[in-house]
This record gives sequence, C-alpha cells and structure tokens, in this order.
Amino acid sequence: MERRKTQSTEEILSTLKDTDFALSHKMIQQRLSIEVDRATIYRVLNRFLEDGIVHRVISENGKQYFALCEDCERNDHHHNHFHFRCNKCGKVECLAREVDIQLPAGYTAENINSLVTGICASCR
Amino acid sequence: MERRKTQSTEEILSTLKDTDFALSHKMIQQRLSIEVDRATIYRVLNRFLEDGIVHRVISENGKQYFALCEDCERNDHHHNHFHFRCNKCGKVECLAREVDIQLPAGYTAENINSLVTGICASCR
DNA sequence: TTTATTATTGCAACACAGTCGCAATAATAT
DNA sequence: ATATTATTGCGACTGTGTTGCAATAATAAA
Ligand SMILES: [Mn+2]
Ligand SMILES: [Mn+2]
Ligand SMILES: [Zn+2]
Ligand SMILES: [Zn+2]
Repeated sequence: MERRKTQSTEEILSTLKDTDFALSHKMIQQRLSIEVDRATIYRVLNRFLEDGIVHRVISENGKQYFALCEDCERNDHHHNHFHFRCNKCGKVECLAREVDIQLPAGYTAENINSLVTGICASCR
Repeated sequence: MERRKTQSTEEILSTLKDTDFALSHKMIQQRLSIEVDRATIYRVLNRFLEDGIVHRVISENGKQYFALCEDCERNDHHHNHFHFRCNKCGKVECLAREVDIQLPAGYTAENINSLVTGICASCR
C-alpha cells in the first residue's frame, strides 16, 4: 500500500498547489500540462483525500471540488470552514470563517459541507 | 402558466406533508401510492421549488433532497438553516439552527447549502 | 544493471442523477 | 361538448463519478 511518485500525481499536486481556490476534476484536467485520463484523476484525488493532502467540497451543482489542506495533519483535520462558489466566475473558495456545529442532543458530526453561492468580490 | 391539480402533484405534495424530513426523488417515488414516472417527479418538484412550496438541499452524496417550506412566503424565503444527514438511517433533517453568513467584503450571498453528516439521535 | 513485485494507469463499461424533446393525455375554460 | 394547453410518460441524452481488467511503470530485491 505504499504510494508511488508518478508524473500524474506530481502534476495534479502541483496544479492544486498553484491554485488558491478549489478545483473540480474538469478544471484540473484542463490545467494539466500532460494528458491524464479522467479515471486516473479521480483515483489520484481520492488517494490524496485518504492521505489527508486535500479536502473535498460538494457544490449545489452536484460537483466535487478539491483543495489543498492548509493546516491539517494526517489524522487531525479541520475542514469546518465555509466555502463560497461564485455564480459568475465559478470559483470555489475556502473561506476563513469556521462553521460552529451545534447539533441537537444525541447527534454526532462526522463531516461538514457548507457552501454559499453568490457573486464574489472580483465579479461584482 | 397556471398550475393544474393532478393526481401526481397531489400525491407528491401529500407525501412531503406526511414526512418530517427531507426526501430524495427516489424516496418519494417509493412512498407514492400510485406509479409516477421519474421525470414527472423531478418536474413536479422543480415546479414546487419555483412556487416556493419546497426547498432543496444538496447532500455530499450528490443527491437532491426536498422538504416542505415551513414559514416561507412566495418571495420571502429563509432556508439558511442547517441540515443533517444520518449515515445510518439516511434521513435528511432540517435543523432549527440558522446559518449566519458573514462573507468577506464585496461578496453577495444568493443561496446557502449547509449539511452536516453523522449519526442521528435515534440511530445512536 | 537486471529482474521481480505490485502500485498506477488507460480504456471501456458501467451506475446513477437529473434533464429534455415529443407525442399522448387530461385538467380547466369556453 | 369542445377547445386550449399544462402535464405526463417514454425514451434518449448529458454529466459525474466508479470499477474491472490488462498493460505500464515505479520501486525494491538480486
Ligand atoms: Mn476548504
Ligand atoms: Mn431545510
Ligand atoms: Zn466570481
Ligand atoms: Zn439516523
């Protein structure tokens, strides 16, 4: 189960590093300098997820967006921040503000997905 | 563009009324006492959305869930509440707690989709 | 360096959610 | 009873994401 350093993984990783917002699978594919199969991109991203290198947001358009983890460690993640998708430029940003989860008694949280859509500052 | 009262719309509406949590298209189909085509269910739900009768949540499983609007009026909606999806029973509930959106300067909100997953009280 | 091991890839096929065009049906108005 | 047209069912389609399998290539061992 060891991980191998391949051209695909390196390319995808550096694409994520070069971008300050979250990317969908398709956005990633378009930014790659080499051609990588769709399935491979998904597999690489899912491996990154497992390894805690990236986190994933689901937008209300049904798509998955991936962004590098900032201050996460392997087993201590904190992705309880808001996300914002601009309806004009399509960018999905990680916002600084955290979501404070206050669930009813007896409820346990495992994952949070908070996304606000609207118009971003650059598009306004 | 007037709306007609049909067996399908009545059935779907009463199904939503009978349930205190949000339903996916498939859950609705299974609860109907008559057979209604998939496409029709989607069209009815989208009409309900337009009319402000229901609101929609997107889960991180990529599916849409629909729930009756509680205190909404045609043009004054407030669906900025949290939702919770139980990983065991699959129920998607509307939580009472509201999401307070504080966006960066220059950002405008149009829609909010906040969903927490985990285990609900009945399943724990 | 050569060989063996196996993680990763590409391709095709698949599953599934949601949408759409179109002709048939049925709810409402006349 | 007739006309109008919103709604339906069906099939076809789109798009996202996953999976099986054989081929490829990264790493370890010889
Ligand atoms: Mn984020
Ligand atoms: Mn709700
Ligand atoms: Zn924008
Ligand atoms: Zn539950």
